[in-house]
Amino acid sequence: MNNSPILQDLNPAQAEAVSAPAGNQLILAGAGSGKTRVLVHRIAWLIQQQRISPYAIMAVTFTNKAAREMRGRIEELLGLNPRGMWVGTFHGLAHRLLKAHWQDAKLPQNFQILDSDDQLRLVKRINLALQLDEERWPAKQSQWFINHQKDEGLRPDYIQSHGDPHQETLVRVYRAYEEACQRGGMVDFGELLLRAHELWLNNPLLLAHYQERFPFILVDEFQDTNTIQYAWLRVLAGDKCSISAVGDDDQSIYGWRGAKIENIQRFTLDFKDVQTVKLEQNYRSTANILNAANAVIENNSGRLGKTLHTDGDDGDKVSLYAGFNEQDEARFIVERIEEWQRKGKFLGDCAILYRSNAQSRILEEALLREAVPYRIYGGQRFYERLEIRNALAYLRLTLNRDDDAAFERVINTPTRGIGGKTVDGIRLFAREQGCSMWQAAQAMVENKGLTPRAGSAVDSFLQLVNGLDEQSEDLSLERIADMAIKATGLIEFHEKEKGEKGQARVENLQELVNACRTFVTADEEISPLQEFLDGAALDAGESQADEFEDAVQLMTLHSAKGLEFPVVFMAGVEEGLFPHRMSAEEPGRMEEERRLCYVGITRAMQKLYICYAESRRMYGSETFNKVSRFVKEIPDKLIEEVRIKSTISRPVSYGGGYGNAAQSRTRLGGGKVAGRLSDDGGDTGLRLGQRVRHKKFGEGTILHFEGNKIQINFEEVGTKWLISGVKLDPV
DNA sequence: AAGATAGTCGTTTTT
DNA sequence: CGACTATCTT
Repeated sequence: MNNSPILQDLNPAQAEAVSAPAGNQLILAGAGSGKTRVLVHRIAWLIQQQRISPYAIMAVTFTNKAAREMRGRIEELLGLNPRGMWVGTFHGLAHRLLKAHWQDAKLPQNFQILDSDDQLRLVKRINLALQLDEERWPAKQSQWFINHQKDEGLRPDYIQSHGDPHQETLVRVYRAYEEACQRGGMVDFGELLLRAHELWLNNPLLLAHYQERFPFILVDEFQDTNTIQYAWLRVLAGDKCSISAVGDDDQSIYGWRGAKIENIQRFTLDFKDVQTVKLEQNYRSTANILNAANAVIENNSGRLGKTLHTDGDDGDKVSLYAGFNEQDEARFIVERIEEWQRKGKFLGDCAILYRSNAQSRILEEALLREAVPYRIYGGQRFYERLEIRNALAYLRLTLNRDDDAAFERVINTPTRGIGGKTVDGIRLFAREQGCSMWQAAQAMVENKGLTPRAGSAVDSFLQLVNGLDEQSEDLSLERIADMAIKATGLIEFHEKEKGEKGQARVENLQELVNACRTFVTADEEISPLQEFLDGAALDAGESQADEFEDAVQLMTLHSAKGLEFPVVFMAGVEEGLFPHRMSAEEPGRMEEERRLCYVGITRAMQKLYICYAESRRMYGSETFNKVSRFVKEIPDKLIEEVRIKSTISRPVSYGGGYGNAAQSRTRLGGGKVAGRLSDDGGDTGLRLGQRVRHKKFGEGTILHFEGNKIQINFEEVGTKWLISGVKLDPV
């Protein structure tokens, strides 16, 4: 075989996949089997060994993060930037195509991307226009319906209602929604894919051009493709392209949002001469962990059949801990983490994984109590924040006045005396005239179709946006953003907000200006602002502050896919929670839960703890759950049950039961006596400004009380938020 | 137009 | 239970 450096350090299966001749290939890559490595090496192989131009290669991923990582690793391996190669998400690439061929796609050149929040608002407006009662026709449901249809590649005309009136109404909403989008030049996420697909179908010459250009396409996480993504690829590939589909049917966990695990099998039928390679050697986990994972996933039917193996040691057994309740579970986890830390290891080696976000609070509190730094993944992203979305809406309006979503968002933000009535009037007029709200507002101001007061308020809004646009003319992106947050009064608006919130919002707005300053444009053809806004919609900005602090990682099992950690805690592994009760009925759903469990187990490199709570407070009432069926699927010999040592297992301090003096006192202390809460923490005996000592952070001064948290400015470690229950000694 | 209050609902999430 | 929303009140 070839002794190229690109094949060095690859096992036979990996090398086979990397050096395969041109043609379609399916790479079934088990967890921890070096999937990304194979993908990146395959690209390097094509470029260096086969002398394929980077221009001829397209690599598709699902997340921006994955796309960035791939690009980075190719660059690292090749020692140069593979210019001309297309690497991106399905949505990002579709967007790129639509931008380049906007006329063929029947879109305005400056079309805007509608995110799910805008989409929901728009659906609500459609409901109003169609006089559909929110009660019977929840916008959320219609939104889900529309997105689902688009994922399946269906336009309203192609949906079979079979006379079902409910379905017919939803189709009506879908149709009206589409018209509104087209009128406003707005494209939602599903539409990007659908349009890009139609772009191929309607423009054979264009398709031929791209088919010629991209004889090599690589797709990551193939098991996550949905119907429209698959169709898009299928058409683009034609019958001459070499597709490398990389995926793992056992890690398909997004069926609930339209991913079709069957696409993997379908691939071998639809594409000719598919060579299948299985990567079954795992380089990540100990044998015990891997065997546990294998034992669980074996219970699924219809697998493509892969069994991971490792050359590594058995390692520790999987520890199973039965917590008395969720507090006890959290306490156990934090103790183990502190143990790890005492051995001089990194906190960042530890991950706590859970099924649902609601579980994070208890864990967070336990970590806070012990002052263990942590970082939660997921949650609200930067560009989803209210204040940021408002600022972006102004910027969007400067580029496209017909963007109704943006118009509605900021016409009265900050408040400028335009009430609901006025907005209703504008909306109605726009609907009657079949024009955008901006145009309607303009006409109404001119024709004096508004009360004098409302008229002048609306006019000043119109002038504000026009002014922003004019002044943006030859300013840098940073200056435009800076001007926008100031001239619109958004900064002022949030400064006046009381509490921490306003402060944080002002900071976020400044951060937005900062983001504009560091934004690097890539496309000469379109304005930097347009490019920035598109980027904001397509990549919600995952990077977070405090990224460099050594901290325990908390996230859902879903967001853990693709990651690995030396120590993993799976929390709440109970029937009803994991597998979730919502997935209990359908067998398909249950198998997906099992795959999720498989994903969780295989995140662990050295040590896996599985935890559950015998009793757990859910929705206010106490529930008693059994240990998850998945735990029972793991052979006993791989598990070691952790015995409760001399711990506080009495439920006294955890509510429930009776005679809970501490709790009733809190309620009395914090309830009626108005004013007290603002300058002290209830019955804790702590006051604002008081000097206290914390066992890890040392001495500090109390700055704030908010809810169940205390903010303290520590001499040595700076300002921190702690949970009220934390031990603090007055100094 | 802010603030209070009643009512609802309760997986997973990227783009 | 508690976060979030929709609606009502001043």
